[in-house]
Amino acid sequence: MNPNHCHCCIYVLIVDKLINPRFTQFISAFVYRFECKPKKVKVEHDRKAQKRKHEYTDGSKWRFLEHKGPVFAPPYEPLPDKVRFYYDGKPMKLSAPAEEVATFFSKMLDHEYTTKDIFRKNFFKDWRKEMTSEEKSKITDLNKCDFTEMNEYFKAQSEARKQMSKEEKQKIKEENERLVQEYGFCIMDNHKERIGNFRIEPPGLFRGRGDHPKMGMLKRRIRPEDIIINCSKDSKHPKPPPGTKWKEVRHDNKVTWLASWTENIQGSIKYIMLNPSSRIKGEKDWQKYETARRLKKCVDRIRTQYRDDWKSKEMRIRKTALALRAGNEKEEGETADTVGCCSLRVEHVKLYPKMDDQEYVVEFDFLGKDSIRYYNKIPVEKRVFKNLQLFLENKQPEDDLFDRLNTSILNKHLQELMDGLTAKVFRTYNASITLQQQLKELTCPDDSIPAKILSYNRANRAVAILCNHQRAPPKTFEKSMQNLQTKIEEKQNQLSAARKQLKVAKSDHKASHDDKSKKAVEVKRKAVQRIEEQLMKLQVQATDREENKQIALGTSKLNYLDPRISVAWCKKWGVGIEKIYNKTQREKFAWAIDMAEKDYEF
DNA sequence: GAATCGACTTGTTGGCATACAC
DNA sequence: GTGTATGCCAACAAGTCGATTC
Repeated sequence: MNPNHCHCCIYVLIVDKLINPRFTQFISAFVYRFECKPKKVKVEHDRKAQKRKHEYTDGSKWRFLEHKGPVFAPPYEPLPDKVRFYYDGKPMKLSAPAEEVATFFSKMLDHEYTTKDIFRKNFFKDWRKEMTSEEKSKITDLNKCDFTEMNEYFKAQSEARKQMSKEEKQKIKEENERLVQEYGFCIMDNHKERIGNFRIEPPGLFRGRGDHPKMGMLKRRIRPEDIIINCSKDSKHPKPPPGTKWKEVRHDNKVTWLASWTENIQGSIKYIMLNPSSRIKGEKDWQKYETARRLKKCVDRIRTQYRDDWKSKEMRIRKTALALRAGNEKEEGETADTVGCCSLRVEHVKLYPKMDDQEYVVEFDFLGKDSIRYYNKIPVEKRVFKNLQLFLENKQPEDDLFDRLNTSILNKHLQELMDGLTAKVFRTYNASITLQQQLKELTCPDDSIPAKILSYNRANRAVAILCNHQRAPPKTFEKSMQNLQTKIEEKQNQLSAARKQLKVAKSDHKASHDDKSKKAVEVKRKAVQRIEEQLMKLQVQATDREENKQIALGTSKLNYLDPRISVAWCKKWGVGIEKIYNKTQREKFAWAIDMAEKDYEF
């Protein structure tokens, strides 16, 4: 038996365990239904599938593509003479290229970045490349550079922008709008589609995330000569700015991008692509969730299979994590030191035969994507634990935990279990199934709309926690929480006052029995009701905000949760879709809003 | 079969417009 | 009308994963 195969079996097993032990029972109880309105929707699915099949049999993504090319960053405007740079206490006029790079640094003076050694070192090295030889010989020590005047100038500029009159602001807005109208759309196969990012990234200093070894390096200005344009032959080709040329114009309909260039920091390619609301992105998204639904159908089989495998082979690598990303290898020294499942090292796990009242606990502690810390303690089966122990033996902290396993081997194995299955499908599947299950569990039919929305957010939160989507508590969190609390107290006072008034009105009515006093009672009763509702809303808001302190919901909502689950939930409970999705999200998920009925099942 | 490349998705952040409180 | 908190969105970094190259 292929030893790699074994690694993967164990991997998938623990994946399940890690994510949510309750899944097993839930899934076994699950009866899969393709759609609530089988006939109608099936036809729709078939038609879409047919269309796709028709379009993509040759692997092409479009037949016709026309656009106007990217918008370049505005050229550098030299500083006015009164704004000076000082070296070693003396003013010094810089050449335009050196000055431009200096302004990048000066704009960041308030940021912690500029105090970091690596950042300063990288910046200085790249800055010197832009200097004239004279400047180079003079400016030899970054610590002797004084950018404060430049910094103040830019602050004043941004202040002035804020102080602009309404008319001026309106003018800028209109100019912007014009640019969007001209460059922000393309024609792809008879459809006018919005482009996601039609502006070329302006030059600046690279700020990586976490401890990035390249932070501070100069991101150079992109010129038309760096740009590859992609469009169809029979379209009106975009014109480069006067006096310039594109690097290349190609007609590759096997890809979806409109323009690309190679950035100079990592040497990777950047693309101009369509907005998420576009047909091409929407279909891909839909397809992603369909794959996750297929996994749902066969997850039981996969589980049984790897469990069997696992029982028969004793001394095998135990592989961990599903909520975890796959974790590709990365070049050392090229990026920040972050890991995923396949690249976990010995130093990232600790084993506890007993912890509190649980046995066989594995503790994970490592930096994941974007250098976000993943910390979790997970009880595992004894056998898994023992194997992990074996695994750690005779290894140094910096050794790989799972040698002989990488994402390619893992995904190849997963592919064998189910067509189209990769590690990230598990993430999508688990997120979506959790949302659906949590919504079922948390939604009370008798709740008010705000309470239902709270339940929705709680379900969403459960997913975000599962996926480790953390955020730093907002800087103004405590204050805004306090404000809300004050409002609640005020509302409570208001309520008791209103109740008193109602009481008075009632006794007045009892005494007089006239129409006027009857009306007064009604008015007061309504007032009490209204205030009660307002108070409840505030309280729900406070709970929601408090629970959301360190959790970011956006990422899971946008990338992991089958939108049809949310749409169905809204339809079922009469909650407006705009309470759950904002405008952009509604545009992105238009296909789902269109497709899902109230009894859609993931 | 490892390394690299290319295309595309996922993720966080910060600036800005807008809603809201006063 | 003005100041401030909030949510939205663009920007862009950092992943995943399949294809290609060595």
